[in-house]
Amino acid sequence: MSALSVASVLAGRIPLDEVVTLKGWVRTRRDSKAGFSFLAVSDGSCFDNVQIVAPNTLANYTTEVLQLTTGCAVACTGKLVRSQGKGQAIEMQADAVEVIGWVEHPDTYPVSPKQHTFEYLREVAHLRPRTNTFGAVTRVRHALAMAAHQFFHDNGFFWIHTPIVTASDAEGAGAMFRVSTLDIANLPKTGDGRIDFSKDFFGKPTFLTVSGQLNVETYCLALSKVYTFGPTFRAEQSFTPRHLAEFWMIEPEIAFADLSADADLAEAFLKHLFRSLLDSRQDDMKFFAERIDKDCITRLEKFVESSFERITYTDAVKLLEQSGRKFEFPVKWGLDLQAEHERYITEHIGRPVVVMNYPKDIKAFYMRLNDDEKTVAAMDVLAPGIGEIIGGSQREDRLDVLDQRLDAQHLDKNAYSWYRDLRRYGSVPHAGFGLGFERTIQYATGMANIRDVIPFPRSPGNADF
RNA sequence: UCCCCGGUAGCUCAGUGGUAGAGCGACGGACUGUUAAUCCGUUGGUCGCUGGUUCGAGUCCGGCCCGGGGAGCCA
Repeated sequence: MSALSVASVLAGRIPLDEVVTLKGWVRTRRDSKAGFSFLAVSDGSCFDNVQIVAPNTLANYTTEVLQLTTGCAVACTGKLVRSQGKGQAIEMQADAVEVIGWVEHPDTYPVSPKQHTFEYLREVAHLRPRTNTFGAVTRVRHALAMAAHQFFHDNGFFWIHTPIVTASDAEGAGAMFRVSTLDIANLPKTGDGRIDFSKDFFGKPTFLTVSGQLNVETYCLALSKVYTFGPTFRAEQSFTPRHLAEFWMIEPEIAFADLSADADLAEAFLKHLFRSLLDSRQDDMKFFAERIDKDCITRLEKFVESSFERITYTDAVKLLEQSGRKFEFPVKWGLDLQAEHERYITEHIGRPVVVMNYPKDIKAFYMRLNDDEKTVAAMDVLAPGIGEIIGGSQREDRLDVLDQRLDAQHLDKNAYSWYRDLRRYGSVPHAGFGLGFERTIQYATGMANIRDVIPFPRSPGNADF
């Protein structure tokens, strides 16, 4: 007899009175003098635990069942029956409770059945998936990832596995981690005293990628609709609830497309993610609405029903200037929007906002210069409560303009020779964006700190586990 | 990197220069088709580290470490 998941049992997919085995971890044990104990057992397959009724006629009742504590691993075999108690429809009348793994010294088990702060649980990141919250986050994270792949697959996109290690040190998205096998205590030097990277593993300086975009553009100009979905690294000294040193990013790229098509894609994509999540993880979303953020379900429902507001950067600046608000940072055409400005815009409009066409001087070299020659076809999607969730653009597809932009930002054209080649051989208008996957999970669940929506967060000073 | 707040029992916290506390957890008992059960009891401390002020420091001062929030950077 093979073990079933708690999810399949609680969903009613197994006939009552059938004898089955369920394996999982004890959440709580409650003893009744009426001659049995209740075990709440979780296997992580769904939010709810299954209730196991273990009678005192079991051979190991006093020797083992009564010794069970939170965290013990058990295999329970018995008949599925309609529950006599409130709180669950189905439970198991156990014929056998086998202890697979004890918790040694229960007083030292870090995840006791009580409220813990998320800060504390980060210190026991190897055990926090056993809590309600982290189990729910994990299932939601999976559901969103699968929904992303499903959306792209259904729309004819191909998943491109862009490299993690890159020699391009100016991808323009922030500080990078160096990848090297050189002995840092004894660095090889060139004649003029500089580090001799020709002796390094790749024969040149290499780094962890800050974006798969430049690489994925090459596949876009061959397979038309592509995306990346993988880890990304930023060596910024960022200490905020929205930043990680290692995070996952989804970056679609579409050929024969302009910024407007890019915004259309962003909107359709995000709506699909959230619609799919609401559909597939009702149990976990109900938990988030009850315990974490009471508005999360209604926020997503509203999100999938309403259209994004689209405004230009220029109009956004006007909106801020006419707001009558006192901002800490100046509002002026040509200056980047600050967090407080973005917050005002999203709160004022009350739904996701796409801000388009930013001044060229505050944006990356690869963004397409607009006809006004002052702005580039860039967009940021701002979500209420979380800020920038997507950054994207139409790419500069004209070689001469791209070269001007590279020069203006003092970038080495030789380092971008393959990127420039794309503009020489069958160049087409194309566009794409980057979606921070963890920020998407935060937006969906209301989890306040990004370190709590990734299994093992990496941030400055913290690479434990 | 800058600004603010914090670090006291396994966890969450109170403690106003004068004997180290509570709730939860764990453990023991009572009770109960129970639901983070309830009730009674027991257990539990390098007060982040370090130096100083003081008759006396968890409490005041300096330095350092760690955590949280805000800013910047961005996704």
